[in-house]
Amino acid sequence: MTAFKAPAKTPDFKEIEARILDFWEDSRAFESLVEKNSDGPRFSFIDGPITANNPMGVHHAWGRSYKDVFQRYKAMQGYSQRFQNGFDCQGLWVEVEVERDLGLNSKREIEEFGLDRFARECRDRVLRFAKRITDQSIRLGMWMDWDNSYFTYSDENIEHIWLFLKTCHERGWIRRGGRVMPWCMRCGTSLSQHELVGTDTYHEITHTYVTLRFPIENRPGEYLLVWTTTPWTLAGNVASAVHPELTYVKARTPDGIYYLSKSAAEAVLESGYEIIEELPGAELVGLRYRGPWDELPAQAEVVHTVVSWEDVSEDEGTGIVHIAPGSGAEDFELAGEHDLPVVIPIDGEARYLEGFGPLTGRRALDATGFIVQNLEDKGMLVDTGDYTHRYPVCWRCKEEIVFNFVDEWFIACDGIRPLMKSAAETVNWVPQSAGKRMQDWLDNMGDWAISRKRYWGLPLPFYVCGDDACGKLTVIGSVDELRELAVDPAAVDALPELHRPWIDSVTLNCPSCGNTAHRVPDVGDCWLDAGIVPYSTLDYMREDQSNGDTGWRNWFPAEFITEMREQIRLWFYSMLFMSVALEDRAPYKSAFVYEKVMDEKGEAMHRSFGNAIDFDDAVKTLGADVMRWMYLGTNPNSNVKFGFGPGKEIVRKLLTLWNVYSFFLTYAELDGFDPREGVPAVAERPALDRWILSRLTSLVAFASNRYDEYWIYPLVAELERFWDDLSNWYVRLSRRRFWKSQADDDKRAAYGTLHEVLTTMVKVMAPLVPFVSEEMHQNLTPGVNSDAAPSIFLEDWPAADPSLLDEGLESQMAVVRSVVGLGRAARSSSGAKVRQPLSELVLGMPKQEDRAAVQAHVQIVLDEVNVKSVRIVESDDEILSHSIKPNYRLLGPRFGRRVGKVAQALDNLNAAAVAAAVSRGESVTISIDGSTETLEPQELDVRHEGVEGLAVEARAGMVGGIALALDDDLLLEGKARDLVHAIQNARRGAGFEVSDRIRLHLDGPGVPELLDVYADHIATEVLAVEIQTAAPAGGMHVESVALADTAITVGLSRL
RNA sequence: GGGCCAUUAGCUCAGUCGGUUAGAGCGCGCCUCUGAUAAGGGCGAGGUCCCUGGUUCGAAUCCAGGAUGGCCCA
Repeated sequence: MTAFKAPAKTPDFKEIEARILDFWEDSRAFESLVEKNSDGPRFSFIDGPITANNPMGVHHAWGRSYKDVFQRYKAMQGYSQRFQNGFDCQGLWVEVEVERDLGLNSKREIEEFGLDRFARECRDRVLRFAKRITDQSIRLGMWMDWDNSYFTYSDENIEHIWLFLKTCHERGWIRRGGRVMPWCMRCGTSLSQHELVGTDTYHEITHTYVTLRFPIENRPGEYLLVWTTTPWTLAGNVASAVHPELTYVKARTPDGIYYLSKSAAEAVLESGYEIIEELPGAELVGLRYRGPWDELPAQAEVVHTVVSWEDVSEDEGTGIVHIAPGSGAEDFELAGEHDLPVVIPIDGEARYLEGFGPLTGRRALDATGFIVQNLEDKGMLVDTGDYTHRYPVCWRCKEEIVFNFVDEWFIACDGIRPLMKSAAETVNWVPQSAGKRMQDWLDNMGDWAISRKRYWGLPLPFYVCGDDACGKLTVIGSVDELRELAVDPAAVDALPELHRPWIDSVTLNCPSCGNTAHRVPDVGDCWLDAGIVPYSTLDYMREDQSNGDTGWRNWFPAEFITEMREQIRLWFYSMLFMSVALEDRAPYKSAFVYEKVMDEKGEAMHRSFGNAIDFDDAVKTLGADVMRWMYLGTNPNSNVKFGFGPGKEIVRKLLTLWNVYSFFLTYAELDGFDPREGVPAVAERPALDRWILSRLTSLVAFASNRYDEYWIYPLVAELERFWDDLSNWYVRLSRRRFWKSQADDDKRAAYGTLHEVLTTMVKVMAPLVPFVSEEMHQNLTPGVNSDAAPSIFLEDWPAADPSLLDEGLESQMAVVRSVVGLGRAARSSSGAKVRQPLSELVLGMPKQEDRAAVQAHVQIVLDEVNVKSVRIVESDDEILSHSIKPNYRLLGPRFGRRVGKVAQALDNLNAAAVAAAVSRGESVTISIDGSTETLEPQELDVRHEGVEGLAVEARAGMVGGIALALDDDLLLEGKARDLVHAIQNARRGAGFEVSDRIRLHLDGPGVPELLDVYADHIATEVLAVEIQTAAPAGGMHVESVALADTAITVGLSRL
């Protein structure tokens, strides 16, 4: 029974992954790991909940790969972990998809459908996609305690948020306020700041613009010229704004005297006008004018004035901006500053309210035609037409956004801001710029708008006593409290869940006046749902936190969290906010952020562009390990460029490793190598073995540091370098040790070394690419044929053994590799084939340690460069010849026609000495026509050439020359090697196995001379038991071989 | 207007502490090996390290200012 078995020549990563998934499941590997570490020190990770509303995308897979990497790494180090996955379950995300599925198209239709049924549909959708995402995550290789995932719709989550809101209320931070917000009239809700960012929030939209003239009071025939692309907002006009420092003009036209900005005059007035006066905007401030809809009851009290506003731009329109505080966020703010009235024209479905005369009941965006006609009838319209611009749309339903005055609930921020800022400073932000971004966000954050006028979400526990009673706000902090204050406590116990519509039926006895208080109908911002999880998932409320060793205290704060960078102002922010409110401390110690997933050209993935890649397609085509390698090798400061092209490159890199692995197993099986039978001590092994073990030790130390610092992309590059060292240096130089026939210590050292390197290296990379690592671990662990070895993740993390570290050896080997490269470059430039042995490599090496390195490993140089000897010289003179020429560009002007004599004088100097002087930056003295001239180094042109008969190259401070002269012996050896090569090809052509012994016939000129010297060598190399100088015998495989200038017939047969 | 990030070869990107001649992969050209390899290897061409100043014996790297691009806030 052999310890090892040769693997497939070329790996099928997808097949391996499927098999490993089965192995993990059958062997209960994850459960064993949890059990093994249960008494270990704790590593607390909190999973940012993934929205369970759609299948997982390739962008989620990036972050989920990181989450898995660090959890697996810490697990291999023996840390006990919770492995809890989370699902984000509530909010408009879900509602909109459910509406689409059900064919509902407005809030009214949802209410007709029934809020209870709607809530059930939402929950069903969440459960459906939670299952789907779970399956996909498992396929990605994520190890989580999947049966224990948290869901943000849970009653525990809701209650903890209630507690938070009550805490805020106790501090006086909860307020009800009006503000003008972006509003989707289809969804019937405002959009938060968070929802106005993103790639899909602006579309090209064509609006009707109008240019209007507002008659100025007490100045007959004079008008303000105003331009807008939202005619529906004119009914709420209360003011017009000018920039105080901008230049305006008073222009006479056939229709009257118009005021507008100077830069707009030409475009707006076209021709036929005359500028009477230029004036700064400040001079217009305070003017009163007649508004466009003064006849409406809603406008009755309004006095229209011109106000000053720094943000007026002259890029668009007339430089005079129409201000409607009820329909524009900036307008609303301006109204506050100037004490302007706020006229609110439309309701939640964007229909004009009572008091707007003929407009009342019309939908704002459908009324444009009517409005334009009306304005024209009033003599106010100057111009109208189409205007196409980028305009915000609802990211969910793509409906055009309007700005509308909304009554919302807020948490005031000013009190908590400094506390949050100092809590954020305690966090280890990776990269550090994430922390600066958080500080900037906190500096600028406005009050948190927490209410949403929707259905499937956290019910805000805000109970307001009726208007006819005391009007007091009561904020409930728990179900117990709700029961205590409820008009019907039994109804609280009967609630199937803490959601609308059921919760809406519970009413309170107002604690201050005893009248009935009703819950406000609003639900909460979904970032409340996600922000509370450091508390809700750890039963914070259920435990008595005042005494010691609670579950919450054990796991809080999180050691580590990671999400995309945009989560700084979303989840990281909401968690920080809620935790600072409850406990005045940051809920996480280290926070790691990364950028976005783009297509392989670096462009955003978009269904409509056709460049989006589904996770399922990606994993089916690339396999999970390849995807993970792509993600993890990307610098988190830049976008990952995800695609099948980059995937192929990664497969090739993994193939380099696979080839080494496959090489080891193939020969270990052939030779019956078993590491359990003992291998020579490291100190007894050849330098090459000690070198790769030192490299391995450095790798282990490097990897641990990278994982510990949550900064792993350099490790991916380092592993790739290591694979290259292993394959193209260690294994290539060691091949003969593996396939030689005698099983001596040297051979056992080679096997032992390669086995140790592979098994340890595989552990280092296991957190990154768990599947292929597990596969290799299984097959590199003897005994696998009888019983499955335990999972690699049940192994201990490798320790870097300092006794194996030999930095001197590593740097020596680096020198040797440079020298070999130098020799190859010299060969390449002279066209000398590698198979043709050459007599000598001459090296000019000024550094003592370089010379020592070559001397210590001279055999490697001889073999790799294929030369008979290496000679090291102190001076370059033997390799390079120098010639000194004048730098004509400088010396021409200086010496004029005498420059020829300068050249002569330089020729007569000792070129090597001058070259040395120039390289030291010294000047050179020559004598011309009896006068002494001093030449500066830059005035000389020192040229180096290889001396005759040497092919010369220089690099890394060294010079190397290869003797090109060939004598008969070298030629004969070259021929012999060519012949071996040709016979090997013939063996393969004949279809022989690698181990087949052969009988060989050679026929042609020069064959006897060749065999005189090289018969044994050839026989050994091609496994020939017999060689004859003869024509091929019957039944032999025959090939004709061109050797130098002759042709040889080769015949071979298998024994 | 404020904040964060980026800018290095044709393309995609490395480049720790400031240190000799700035690297890799892909692509391109030439060559080569094949007893691990649907492979591998070597060599070559290809660079104003965005610009301008400054600090320093020495700057892709640190500082200041600017340009361009991306993102966040207003």
